[in-house]
Amino acid sequence: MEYNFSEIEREWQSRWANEQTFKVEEDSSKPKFYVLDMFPYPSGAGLHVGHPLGYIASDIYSRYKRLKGFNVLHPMGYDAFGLPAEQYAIQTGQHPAKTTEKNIARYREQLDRIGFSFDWSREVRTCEPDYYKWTQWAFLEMFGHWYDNSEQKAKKIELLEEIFASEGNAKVNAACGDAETFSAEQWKGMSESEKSSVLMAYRIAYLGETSVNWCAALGTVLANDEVKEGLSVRGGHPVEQRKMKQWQLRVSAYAQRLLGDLDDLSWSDSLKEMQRNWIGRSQGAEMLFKVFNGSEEFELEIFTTRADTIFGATFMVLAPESEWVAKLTSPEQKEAVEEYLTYAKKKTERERMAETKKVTGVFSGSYAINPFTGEKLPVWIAEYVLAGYGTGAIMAVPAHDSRDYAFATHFNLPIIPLIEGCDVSSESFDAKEGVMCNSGFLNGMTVKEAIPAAIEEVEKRGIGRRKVNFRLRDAIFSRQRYWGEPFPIYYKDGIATPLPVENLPLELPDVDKFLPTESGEPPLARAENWNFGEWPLEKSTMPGFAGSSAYYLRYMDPHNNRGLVSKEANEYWRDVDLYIGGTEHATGHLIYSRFWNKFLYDMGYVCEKEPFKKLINQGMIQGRSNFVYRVKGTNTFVSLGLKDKYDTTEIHADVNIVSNDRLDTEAFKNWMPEYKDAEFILENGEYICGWAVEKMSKSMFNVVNPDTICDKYGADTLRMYEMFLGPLEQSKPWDTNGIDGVHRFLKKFWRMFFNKEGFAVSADSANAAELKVLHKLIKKVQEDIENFSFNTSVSAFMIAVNELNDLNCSKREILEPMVILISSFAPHIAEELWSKLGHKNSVSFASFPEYIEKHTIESSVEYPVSFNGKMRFKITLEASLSPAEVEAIIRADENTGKFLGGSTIKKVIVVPKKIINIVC
RNA sequence: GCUCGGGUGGUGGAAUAGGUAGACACGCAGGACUUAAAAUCCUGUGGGCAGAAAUGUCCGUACGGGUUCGAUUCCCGUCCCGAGCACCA
Repeated sequence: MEYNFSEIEREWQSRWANEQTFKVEEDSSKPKFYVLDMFPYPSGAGLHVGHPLGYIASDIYSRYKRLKGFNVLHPMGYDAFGLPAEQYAIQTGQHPAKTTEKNIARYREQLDRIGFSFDWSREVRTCEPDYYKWTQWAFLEMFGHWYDNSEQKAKKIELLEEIFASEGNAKVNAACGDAETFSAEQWKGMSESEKSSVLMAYRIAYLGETSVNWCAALGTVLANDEVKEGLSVRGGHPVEQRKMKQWQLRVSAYAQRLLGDLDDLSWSDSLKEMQRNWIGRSQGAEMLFKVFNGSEEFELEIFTTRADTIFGATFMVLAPESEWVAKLTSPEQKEAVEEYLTYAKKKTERERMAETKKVTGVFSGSYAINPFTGEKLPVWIAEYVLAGYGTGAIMAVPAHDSRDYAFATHFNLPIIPLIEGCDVSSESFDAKEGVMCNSGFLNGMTVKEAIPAAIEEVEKRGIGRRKVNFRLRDAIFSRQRYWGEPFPIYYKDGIATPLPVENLPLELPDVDKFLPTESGEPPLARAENWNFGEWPLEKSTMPGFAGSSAYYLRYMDPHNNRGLVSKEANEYWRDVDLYIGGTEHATGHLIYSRFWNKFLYDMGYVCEKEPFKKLINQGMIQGRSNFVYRVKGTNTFVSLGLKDKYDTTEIHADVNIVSNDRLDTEAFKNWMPEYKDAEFILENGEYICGWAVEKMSKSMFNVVNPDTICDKYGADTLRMYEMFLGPLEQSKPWDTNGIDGVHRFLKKFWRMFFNKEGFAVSADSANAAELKVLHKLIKKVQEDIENFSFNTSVSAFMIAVNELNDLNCSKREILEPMVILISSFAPHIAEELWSKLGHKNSVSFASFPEYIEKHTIESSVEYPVSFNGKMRFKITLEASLSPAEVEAIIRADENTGKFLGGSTIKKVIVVPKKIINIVC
C-alpha cells in the first residue's frame, strides 16, 4: 500500500480541527508546560519556508512534552498592528483592517497545512478591541504609577501626591525627569496644571519633551530599536533627531532589574550579551568641577568611569545640546559657539555616524578648575559628547581615552600620560591596566586599585559620588500613525487625563484617509468627533511593541473580559517555559516584554518576575538562488560548467523550476515571455545552474512556499526536512536538494508496516538485536529533543529504520513505540499508523511511559576507568546492561591495570596508540 | 574599534567532562529489476602512495605554535567568515 501523504494529512488535519484535539484547559492534576512562538506579523507576501522553522521546532517540543504527560499550552496568534498594512492603505485606500484580515486568513491556511498542534481556541489578534483593551489598560496603570528607587518597585501616584502634600519632594527617591525641589507648602500652592506637570515627571508612562528619532518619510517618531544606522528598520528611510513632546515609558527605571534578572534565564549567551550591551550599565562617579565664565562661578557636574585619571584631565567638553553651553559661553566666543551650534544642529544622526572620525568642536571661553591639581582647564563644546548620556559633560583625559586623544591632537591640547611606561606619542592608552604615575596620591597603585581609591577621595572631599549610569533610555511610546492602539487619554483644559477604565476599549475611529493632516497632525485628527465629551482625545497611537508586550499573558486566559488574565489562570500557567523566535527581537520586544511583565509583577497582576524562562533563537533561513548564464547579445543560455568559454550575463532563475541545480528548460521557456525562444548549451544532456546564498526575496526568485513542498512531499516531510537541514539555532540557506532523502525515509518507514497483502504487523516478540535498535533510538531521540538537537534525531530515525530493515523486522513490539516516538516530528503518518495498529485515541496522548519508558535501558555505556593509576581510558560497551552490570565487568585493578570480572568480556580491541575498546 | 559566535569531504552536516574523524543525508560512479522510464534495492565514494585484489601505509578538522601517551575538542598567536553594538566618557 502506497504512502499517500496528501490523503493522510488532509484527513488528520480535519480530525484534529473537528475534535479540538489540542484544546487545553487548566488541569491541576498535570504539570503545566507553556511553549510559545513569537507570533507573526501577517504580511501580504504570506509565509515562505523560512518562517515555520521555529514553529516546527516548538511543535515537536510541545508534542513531545504532551507525550511525557504535561498539560501543554501551545497557542498562536497575530501581531496585527503595524506599518506595512498602513503603508498599503495609504497607497490603495484599502482599510488596514481589511488587508490584515485577508492576510491572516492566508497565514492560517498555510499554517494549518503544516500540522501544528496549536490550541486555536486561544488565538489573539493585537488589533481586536477585545485584545487592545488590555494594552490600553496596562498603559493607564503605568500612567497611574511612579517608580520608587529605594524599594525598586512601582507605586501608586496617589501615594506620591500624599508625600508631596506632607513633606514636599526632597526626600523622594524616584525614577523621574527633571523636577525642581519643592516643599509641602509650595505643593499645596500649585495650580492643577502645575501639579499635573510635576506629577508627569514621575509617572511610568509620561508625556515628555525628548530628543526623538523622527522619520519624515513615515511621518512618525521611532524607538531606538526601530532605527538602524540612521535608517528606519521598516522601509529604510532616513531618520533625524528632533526635540518633541512624546509619550514615553520609563523603562530606564527598571534597568538594574532587567540586567540582574538576566542571570537566571536560560537564554543563549549571545542574546543575554546583546541585552547587557543595550542596557549598558557602567559604574563610575559623578564629579563637580568649579567653572568660571569670566563673571560668574558655577559647579559643573560630569560623569566618568575613570576617576583614577583625574590628574590627566586637561580640558572639559560639553555636548552641544547641553544647557551649560549658554551659561559658559563667554562674550568673545559667542559668535564662534553659535556658528558651531548651528552646524551641529543641522547634521542628521546619519551624517554624524558617517563622520565619526571627523573631529569638530569650539572653545566656550570658560575655564574649569581641576579639583586635584588646581590646573585651569579650558571648557570646549563638541558633538562627540552626547547630551543624553551621563550629565552631557565630561572631563577629557586624552592620554587614556581615544576620543579625547583625537580631539586633543586636533586642537593642540596637552596630553599627560598617567601609566608607567605607556606610550602615548601616536595613540591613547585606553586599557585599564598598569601602574599609576603623575597622579599624586594614586602613584604606585594599579589602575584597579586606583579607581576606587580616587572615588573614595572624591567623596571624602565632598566633590562627587559613586554613580551607576545606564545606556538604556526610556521607550518612546507615541507614533503619529493610524494603524495602532489609540491612547486612552484626553486633554482636559490641556491637562493629559486618563479615560475612565469603564470606557475601555477606546476603539480606533474611522478616517477618510490614512495620511497626516495638512497641518501635520496625525491621521486620527481626521476622525470625526475624536473627543471625550467636550475634550479632545490624544491623536497619536501606540507603537508596534505595545501589543506584543503582554500577549503571552493573554493566551493564558484569552476570553476574560474582567482582566488581562485571571489570577487562577496566571498561577497555573505562570510563565513561558520555552520561547522560540528570531534574534531580531533581542533589543526590542524582549526588553519591552520583560519591562511590561515586571511592572505587572510589581502591581501583583502576575506571579512571575520574568516572562520567558528558556529562549531559543532559531536561525534565519536564507534563500538559495539559482543562476542561468545568457551569452551576451543572444537568447542562448550556457550550462554552468561551460560558461567560462563564453561571455555571459548571470541571470536569476526561479528556484521552483530548478531541481538539484538542474534547470527544467521547458518550464524556463514558459516562465517569462522573453525566454520563450531560449536555446540551451547543455553539458551531458543537462542544464546545470549556478547558485548563491542570498536573502529570500521575490526579486531573487528564490522564495519557496511551504505549500509547494506540502503538495509535492507532504507536511511530514517538510517538518522533518526543515529539522534535518542543520542545527536549529544556525542560519542556513534553504536548499531543496536533500529533501528526497527525508521523503524516502518516510516511505521506507511506512513500508515497514505493510506486505503485499496490506497492513501486516507481526505479534511475535522481538529478539535482542531488534530491541537493541529500539533502545538505542529511544535513548538518542529523547536526549536530542531535550537538547533541541532535532537534526541528529532525524538521523537517528533513519539509522534505526535501516537497521530494522536489515533485520527484516516488522514486529509490533518494536514498531509501536517507534510510531509514538516519531509522532512529534511527523504527526500525520504517526496518527495513521497508530490508528491502523488498532488504537482509537490520538497518538498525541499515547501512554508514553507504558511504551517507551520500559525500554529506556541504557543500551550503551561509556565508562571511564583508571589504568596504571595514571591514564584514563574510555570503555565502550555495546550491549543492554545496567550501570551496575557494567561496573562488575570492567572494574580494573588500580595497581596492575588488569580488568576484574574479565570473563564476561567477549572482545577486547587494543588499537594503536593504546586506545582500548571492549565489546561485551 | 568593542562584544559574541563560527571555519570539518564535491554539498548540508555528525562526533567535543580529550580516546578508531567524516555518522546520517544529498550528489556522483557502478550494478540489479524494467522494452524503457519512474520508483525501489545493492555496492563504492576525504586525499596520496603501493597492490590484480583483499589490504597496507602516509597525510588530513582554516594557519602557526603549546600542553598531552593521545587534540576537530583545551591553551597562546595569526588569518578569514557571520551576528550584534558603535563617539555611552
